[in-house]
Order: sequence, then C-alpha cells, then structure tokens
Amino acid sequence: MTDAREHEGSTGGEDVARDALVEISFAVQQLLGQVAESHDLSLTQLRLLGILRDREPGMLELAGYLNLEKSSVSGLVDRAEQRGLVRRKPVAADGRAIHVSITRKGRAIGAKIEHDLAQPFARLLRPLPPRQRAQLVALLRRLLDER
Amino acid sequence: MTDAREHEGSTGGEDVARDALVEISFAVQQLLGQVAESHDLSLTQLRLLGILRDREPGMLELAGYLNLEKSSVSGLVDRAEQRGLVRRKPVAADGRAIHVSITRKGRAIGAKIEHDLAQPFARLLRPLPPRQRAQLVALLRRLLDER
DNA sequence: TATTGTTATACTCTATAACTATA
DNA sequence: TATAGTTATAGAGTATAACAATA
Repeated sequence: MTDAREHEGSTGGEDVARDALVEISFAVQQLLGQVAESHDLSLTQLRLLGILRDREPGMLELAGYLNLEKSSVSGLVDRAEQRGLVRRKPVAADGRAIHVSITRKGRAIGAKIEHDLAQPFARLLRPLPPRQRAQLVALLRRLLDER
Repeated sequence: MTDAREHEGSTGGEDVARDALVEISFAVQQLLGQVAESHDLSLTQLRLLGILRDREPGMLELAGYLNLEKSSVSGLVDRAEQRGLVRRKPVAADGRAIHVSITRKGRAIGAKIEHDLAQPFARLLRPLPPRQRAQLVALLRRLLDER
C-alpha cells in the first residue's frame, strides 16, 4: 500500500506478497471461524480439539502448543470440559500434574467440523487446476518448513 | 489428517492444500498479532486503523468491513477513541449517522506497525527467490480474486 | 415505520499476580 | 525451593436484545 519498496532494500515484490499472505490468512481464518461457529466453537476451542486429536498433554504443554498462559488454558479447558469435549485425567506418577484428553463427543465434533471444512476449502481452491494447486502447496510448504 | 480423500470426490491434493493454507494463515496471524501487540493493539484494532486509512465509514459500514455486529463496533470505536486513535464525526446530512475517521496519532501508529511488519515478512518470505515469490503471489491472487 | 447508532447484559478469551499442592 | 495447576481479578472482544433519536 505504501511505497516502502522505494526506500528500503527490498528484494522486490515484497509488499504484494505480504498483502496476498495477509488477505489469504484472513480469508482462511474467517472460513475456519465460520465453520467452528456453526458448531458453537471458537477458533481456540477448535485448535484445542485438533491438538488433542493425537496427544494427551499437560496444561503447560498445552499452553505451549496454543501460545497461551497456563491460566488462560485453565479456563479454556474448564469450558471445554463443561461441554463434555475434553477431560482432565490425574497423572499417577506426579500428583501435581494432569493430562487433558479428548472425549468421544469432542472427537465426533472435531470430525464433523473437519468434514464441514472440505466444501469451503474446495470452493476456495477451485480456481486452481491440480498442477497449480500442487505448485502452491510446494511454495507454501517451503515458507512454512524453513521458518 | 483423515482419509476423507479416499471417500469423497476430491480433485486431489485437497487436504495438503488445506493444511498448508491453514498453517500459513496461523503463521501470518501470529506475526500480525505480535507486531500489533508490541504497540498495544489487538488485531481488530489494527484492522480498524487499516480500514480507516482511506475511508471515513459510518458504524454500519464499518461493521460490514469488520464482519461484526454494530454494537461490537460501538465498543471497538469507543476504546480506539479513548486512546485517541480515531474520532467520531457527526454527519450534517443525517442526524442519526456518524462517520469514523482516523486521527493523526492513529495514522502514525498504523504507519509504524506497517514499518515493523516489513522485517518479519521479509524473513518469512526469504526462502523463496524472486521468481517463485512472484509465482506464489500469482497463485494466491487467483484464489483471492475469484472468490 | 425504518434506519443509525448506543446501551444493558452476558459470555468467551486473555493476561498478571497470588495461591495451593506436590516434588 | 521449584514446578504444575488453579483462582482472583481485570479488561478486550463479541453477540443479542432493548432503546433513543432521526428519517
């Protein structure tokens, strides 16, 4: 939007790239948010279910995954537990610790949301034929994996 | 993550594409959020400043841009106004309406944030040489523009 | 009556600081 | 003392419903 590229030592195409990334990021977040909301879940709750799909972390570990304070996670897990989506399990080896696991209900809702996401993503990706789609994935993966 | 691709009429590569888009979206949001937070702004407040950079919308219009209820926007603008970032202006032609405009201070902070975003985005994009970067932009633009 | 915006209320999300219980 | 987790508290963000003022 600005003409920063004129003044700084940019490699070129940096701002259009930034704009495109910002826009796609908001588009995807909106999409995720809408589907989650249709199941009465916030994006954070959805992330929680996603993390618990194949893990049973403690609260601190969970805070790490979610990039939240442990006290925030307490509340998050409280609300999810009240809704029967997750469960706190005492840890035999350490009386202070607990592990958080997903319930059958939580897993079912997660699966339903994942299913519901297929359509919107298919629509979003429709403009790209398979070859270009693969190209996009390769480019994004390179950004993500070399972070 | 699931094997949905086995059961539904997918074009192929749909889930890796979805995963990549979700991941990049969270990465970008985190980046934006961190820079905004370093100026004590939420992502929504940052969006607000961005919208007001070249517009003076009414509350309903603003709610449309932000995809929020008008009452939510009232609070949002309240807080931004208290911090001196935006201003409510009465509209001569319609006694019910107001226009929201950005203050010099708001514009300055927005500019500072935009400046601060250059580095992190440059780092994120570093793995891609110019040609591939252009390719990525072209692919993303096609997704975004044909929504 | 319809429209623009605000207010009242309630809940989620988040953080900081203080606390409890266990190691 | 250090660590895992919770609680107390506060504020932002959001929605719904009711309201006030103007059109």
